[in-house]
Amino acid sequence: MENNIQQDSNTLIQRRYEELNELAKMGIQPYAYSFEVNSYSDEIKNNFEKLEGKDVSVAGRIMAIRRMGKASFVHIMDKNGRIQVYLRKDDVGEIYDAFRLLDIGDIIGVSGFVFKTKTGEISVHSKSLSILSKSLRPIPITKEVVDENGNKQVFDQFADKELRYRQRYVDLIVNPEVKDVFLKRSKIVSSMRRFLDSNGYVEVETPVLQPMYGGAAARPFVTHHNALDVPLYLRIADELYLKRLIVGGFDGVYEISKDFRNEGMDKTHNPEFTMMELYVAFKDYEWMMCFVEKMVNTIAQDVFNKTEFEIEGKMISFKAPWQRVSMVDSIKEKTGLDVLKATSSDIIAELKKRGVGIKGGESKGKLIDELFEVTVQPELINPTFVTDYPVELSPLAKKHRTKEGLVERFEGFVLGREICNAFSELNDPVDQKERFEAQGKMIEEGDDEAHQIDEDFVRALEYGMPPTAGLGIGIDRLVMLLTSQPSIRDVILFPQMKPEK
RNA sequence: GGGCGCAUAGCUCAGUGGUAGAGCAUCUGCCUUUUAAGCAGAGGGUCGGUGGUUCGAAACCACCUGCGCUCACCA
Repeated sequence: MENNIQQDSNTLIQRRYEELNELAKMGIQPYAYSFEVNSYSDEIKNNFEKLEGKDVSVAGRIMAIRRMGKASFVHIMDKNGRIQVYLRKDDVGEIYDAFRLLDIGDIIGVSGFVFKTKTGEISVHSKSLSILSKSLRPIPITKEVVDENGNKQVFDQFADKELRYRQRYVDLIVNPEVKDVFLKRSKIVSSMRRFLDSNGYVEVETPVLQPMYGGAAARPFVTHHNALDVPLYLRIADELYLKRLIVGGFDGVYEISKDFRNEGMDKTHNPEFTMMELYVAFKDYEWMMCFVEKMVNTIAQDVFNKTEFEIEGKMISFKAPWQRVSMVDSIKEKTGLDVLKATSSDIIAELKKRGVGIKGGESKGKLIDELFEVTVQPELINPTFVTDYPVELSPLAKKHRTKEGLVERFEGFVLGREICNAFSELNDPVDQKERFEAQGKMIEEGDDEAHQIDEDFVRALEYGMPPTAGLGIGIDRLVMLLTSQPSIRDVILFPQMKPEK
């Protein structure tokens, strides 16, 4: 520490260390142990009539100082916003000399009475001042002006995205709307949990470290267990363990947890992300569609008090029922092509027409999915369930009860983005074994995202799993949608970054 | 991984070959209802790094590093 101080040539920081010493000389401990807070900025501003002249005790970080000799105005920020504090030497006494050594960023506690200044700002007239924490690093200064229409204008906003993500603590201090997004995220998750709990489903925890990964098509992170001397994989999905629990007699389980996929990062992908997976016995995917509608509406109402959102300039209504269309029909509508009757080369021709390059070797199902993504998906603006996917794409979903070559699966789309994935779960152990074997072949052929063969999971199904509906919702993406954030990094507090230097 | 772009003071940014700049922040002085407080003054820079072109480079060129956007893959 001593070294750091000496080596740090930054004069702003050095200056603050000097102030720290001066405070010590004055006998002031600049890192207090506690402070009794009884009011918050927003309460004081919202209840001025009641509180005028009454004593309050507030604490927060100094965001602006206006010194005028023997009196000063300070804006402090607490958990709910900013409030102005008026400090006068006559009122606070000797500590006013210590106040001279305070900076923007320091955390103080103030007791005093509520009043309104000449210019009409509700403020706290301080009678005592406590220094709670001295800040040694200058925060990026932003200045705010609120015009007559209540519009906030921010000057010199802290905008460097890299710094904002790396030093999220600074981002949260100076960009209040960032904090709001994460408060919303927290509320969305707890609302979802409440909804699932109230429907009688049991929240469980399954292994993050798995000897065999599965439940999705993705490349895993690999680690090693020293005592067992075996490789372990960080889970890419919870699915297979949760279904084992359905076998075990739970008839509704869910897990909200991190999954890890060792793949590229972009606006919609972070290597670790949060997933909610739900499995309900004796239900099928039709039932699950209604359940998703209900759950999303409940959360929206709970957290935002509305079910219609303006997102990216478009009005989106989550009110049930959502539009439903089969994948095959939706493609036919857009392209005129019946992909079930068409051959692989017909589909490739259709893709080429749209300038989509094909590597070669894709299964027909994969080609159908490609065509869907190019032609249909971007236009699914209002909430839509797309149903019945090619069997090759879904080795864990149950074959469609009437449609050959398809499985009972749906994905929910909003604004062209996938927000959930669900199916009637495959509970036929013989079929499951065959699907795994087909995936095994794909691994041998070099597909590093194909599903591993999980013998124990087949064994579990052999004991008998009731008909089951399963659902996965990417929490990060749901939050992005509901809070209008364009990047997954804006809904993850500490997104993955390259190591610093 | 490919393409495009960015990197100058703590923050936000000007500066296209000739003395390193502005606003805010910081420091000194004045100021007991200010509010992007004000007035007077001051300090603060390895112009991301390395090499090259040039009499001379923050600027032009090459490479490197980091970041952003975008395409491909994925949720």
